[in-house]
Amino acid sequence: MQEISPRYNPKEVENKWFTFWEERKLFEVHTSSPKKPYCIVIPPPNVTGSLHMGHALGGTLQDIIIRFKRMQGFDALWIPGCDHAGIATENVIERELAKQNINKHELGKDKLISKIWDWKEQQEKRIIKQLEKLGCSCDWSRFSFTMDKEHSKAVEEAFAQLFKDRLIYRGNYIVNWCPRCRTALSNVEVEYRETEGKLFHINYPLKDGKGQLTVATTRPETMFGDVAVAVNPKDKRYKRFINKTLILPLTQREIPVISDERVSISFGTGAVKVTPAHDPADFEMGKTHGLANLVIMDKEGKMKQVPKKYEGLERFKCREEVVNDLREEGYLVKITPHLHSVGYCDRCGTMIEPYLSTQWFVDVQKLKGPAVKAVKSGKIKFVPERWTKIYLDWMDNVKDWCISRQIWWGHTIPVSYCEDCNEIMLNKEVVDGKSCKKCDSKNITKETDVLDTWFSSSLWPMSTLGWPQDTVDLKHFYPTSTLVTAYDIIYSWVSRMILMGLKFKGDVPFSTVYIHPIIRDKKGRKMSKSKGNVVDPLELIEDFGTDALRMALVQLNTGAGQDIIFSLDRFEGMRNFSNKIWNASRFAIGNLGDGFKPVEDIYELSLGLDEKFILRRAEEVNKKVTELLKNFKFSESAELLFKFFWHEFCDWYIELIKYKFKPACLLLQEAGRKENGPLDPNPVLSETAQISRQTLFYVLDKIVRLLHPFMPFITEEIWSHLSQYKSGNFSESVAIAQWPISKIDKTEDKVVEEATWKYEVIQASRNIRAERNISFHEKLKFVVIPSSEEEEGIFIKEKDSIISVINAEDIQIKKEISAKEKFSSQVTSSGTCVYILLKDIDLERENTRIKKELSKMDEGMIRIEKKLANRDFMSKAQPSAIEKCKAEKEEFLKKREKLYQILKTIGGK
RNA sequence: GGGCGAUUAGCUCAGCUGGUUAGAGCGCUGCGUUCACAUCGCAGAGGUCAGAGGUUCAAAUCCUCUAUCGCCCA
Repeated sequence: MQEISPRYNPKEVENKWFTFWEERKLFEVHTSSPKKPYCIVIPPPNVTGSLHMGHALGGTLQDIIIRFKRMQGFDALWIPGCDHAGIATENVIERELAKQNINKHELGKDKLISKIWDWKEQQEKRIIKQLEKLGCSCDWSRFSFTMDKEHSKAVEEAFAQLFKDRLIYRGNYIVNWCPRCRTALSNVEVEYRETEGKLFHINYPLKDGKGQLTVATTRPETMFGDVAVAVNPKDKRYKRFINKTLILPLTQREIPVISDERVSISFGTGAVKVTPAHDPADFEMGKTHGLANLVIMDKEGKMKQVPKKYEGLERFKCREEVVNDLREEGYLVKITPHLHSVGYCDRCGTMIEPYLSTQWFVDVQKLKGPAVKAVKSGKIKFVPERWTKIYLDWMDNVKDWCISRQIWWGHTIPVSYCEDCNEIMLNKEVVDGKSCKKCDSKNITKETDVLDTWFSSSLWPMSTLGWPQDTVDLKHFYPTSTLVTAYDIIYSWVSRMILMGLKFKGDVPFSTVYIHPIIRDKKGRKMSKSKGNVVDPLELIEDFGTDALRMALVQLNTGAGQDIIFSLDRFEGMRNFSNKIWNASRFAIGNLGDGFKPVEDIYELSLGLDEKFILRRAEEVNKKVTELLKNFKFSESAELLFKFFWHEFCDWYIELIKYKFKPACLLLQEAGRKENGPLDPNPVLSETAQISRQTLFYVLDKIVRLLHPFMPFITEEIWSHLSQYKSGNFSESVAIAQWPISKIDKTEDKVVEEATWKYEVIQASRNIRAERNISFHEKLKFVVIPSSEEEEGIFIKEKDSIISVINAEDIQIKKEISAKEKFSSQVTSSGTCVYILLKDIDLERENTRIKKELSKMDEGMIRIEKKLANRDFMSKAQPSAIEKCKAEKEEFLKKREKLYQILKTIGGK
């Protein structure tokens, strides 16, 4: 490492190690292993999309878990894969075709599908590459695609079973229809937006000529589908209209006035037109009142079964015409602006048409019982917990799941219809593939609709493990362990996997669902291609390195699961951290020396204070991080490791031991004895230096392993450098090294306090320099008056290392200081006084400074005394709180006393 | 309309099973390049924890209400 660049170069390192992992097949899992299973299935990315920040976050979190578990000795399997994403994918290809002025209907079904397969092949490779760049340690040999043969079998089997159990049915319902995509959409594929619309007030005359009813509607063109006008029975204005007959304007059709409590009295005029085939609420109302369903549009949103004049008009064009005609014929009362929520197709942005059509549904009502129970009983745990409620609320209000889609890319619904007896049967039930199982007719038609993408992905945790076959994998890894995904697909995906897992395996698909947030842009908006505000994780990798990207994302992914607002700062910070790790390791390895051999048990060495302290902290961090990771506290563990590495290991430990490794010539130079004798270029080989080397190695080795799940590449690189010193029992890759075990019981509690005494003296010295603007390079004399004999012992022992970091000419450890001395001083929290002896000082300034500090002390004292004087506090507070308070008071007293003493000393001059 | 969440330093956010002198990263100020690192070091400034009540010996943390913002469902 000595010859290696002082700057960390992520590109070189990352490519090298990913290839290495691949070649060794380190992440492949074989079920014959006796180890305990731990399995994650990836939320399969859309095959035509490219990975975005959300994937980067999800991938990082999954990889952290799986690497952690792998190192802990689990049979850790992460199954990768892609989703065929029906509508989304078909739209992408359609858009490609549109560029060449071709629409899919001209091209035809077979050609379109073969085009998509070609596209899929390229895209899939790209996604794998992207995941690899992220460092994902998936078992690539098990890569899955939702339209693979195996998955298609699973889909057919699931459909067949549900069909036989009458949990799937075909029916007429209002669905969200996209006239452009010409398909039904699920609720989650519809985006609702506040839209500035208009409310049209239209007169519907009574047949008997005795007046008229004014209805208010946002969609006048749907009036041709009206089958009634409804009013609220409690609405006095309209009582006399109930059960009368109206004449629908622009047609001569007669429709009744009905009363229904669901009509809002305050909305519009209080009278609403009822159009069951084009509005979900009206559909319900129509069912209650036994009204007909008049479909007045075709699948492309063009008018049909309307007066000739309007026949074939596009729906919005028709609206214009209708409004004009109503106005001309005197039916239009007024138009008012109206802000309301309107659904748009998530994929293409077209306004949704609520549309009556024949679709396939899953009867979720009958299926959901176990899925609710599994979560309520804690068999499945959501992390963070609050998502539990979101899930259960949804289950409470869930509607049947429309699973048919009128597109071409997907799993075709495996049923056939008999045109003669109307029997609906599974394809495999068609006798000899030709005749109806019921009437023997050969007049059989196959269904052409495909299944909703989520139908196949609901089977993902099972199908990736081989279901419906009872494979060894399925036995070993099902139920999987943890699912990591964003909150926006709890309904569409997570809940459905739970439904299906319980239905087909009789067991939950996973025991923990870790829900992570969404990454938003600087302004807090969702990132989307159409807004042009997406950040490409690969660009961030290019700029900062994968490890930095991962570390930054993890730190931003805080406990409460708040959405992440994107900002570059964190990424830059973590790139700097990578460099810090790199350089600290460079320093450590560079100073180990050629013949270095790590000892078996570092705790058998006669360790110095700094060693004891950093080891203590390393063991603490080890213990804490293990616990935190177990509980999915990613950001906390990352931050802890960051702080420990930088601000304890680097800022303190390395700085404190540096002097032991300085070449003798430098030491001599520094001592001003340059002219004396020959220069020795070799580092000091004292025993304490050897112990520091052992400690450097031990701590670095531990932290590299602890950091590995977060920053896999840089840790692998450093591990490879460390491995030259290792004998037998070290693994070839940190990825399969053993997770470190905390040996905290081998450390002593009191080293923390002792080290703090020392470090506070150092800080006090630095403070004095900084305050008085004395350059670090000016070698000065220090006097230290310890506040106890114990402290004195520590200072005597640690004198050399203290001198080295504060650049002292000398440190005198005394009981008191002569009033004749000129000095600037500072008191540590334990009451130790640190003095820098100076030729000249500004007494006034010293005075003011000390007085200022004293007044701060006084404030603190008042606060504490008040507490201790409070009888309620003393009697009701926990003993530990009182103890703490008393100890604090002691400390304050001690320090205050010392300050007074110093004040007296300088005042006496 | 129903629900969920947020409001803490200039910015982005931790802390919220009640007891800290309220923290981090970035930014800002001063000083500093002698051999791990200027993608750096040392020191420092900066917050009446949205507001009002309440519970408690003790509230950023628990409860109620208000305001503002965001999201989800209908």
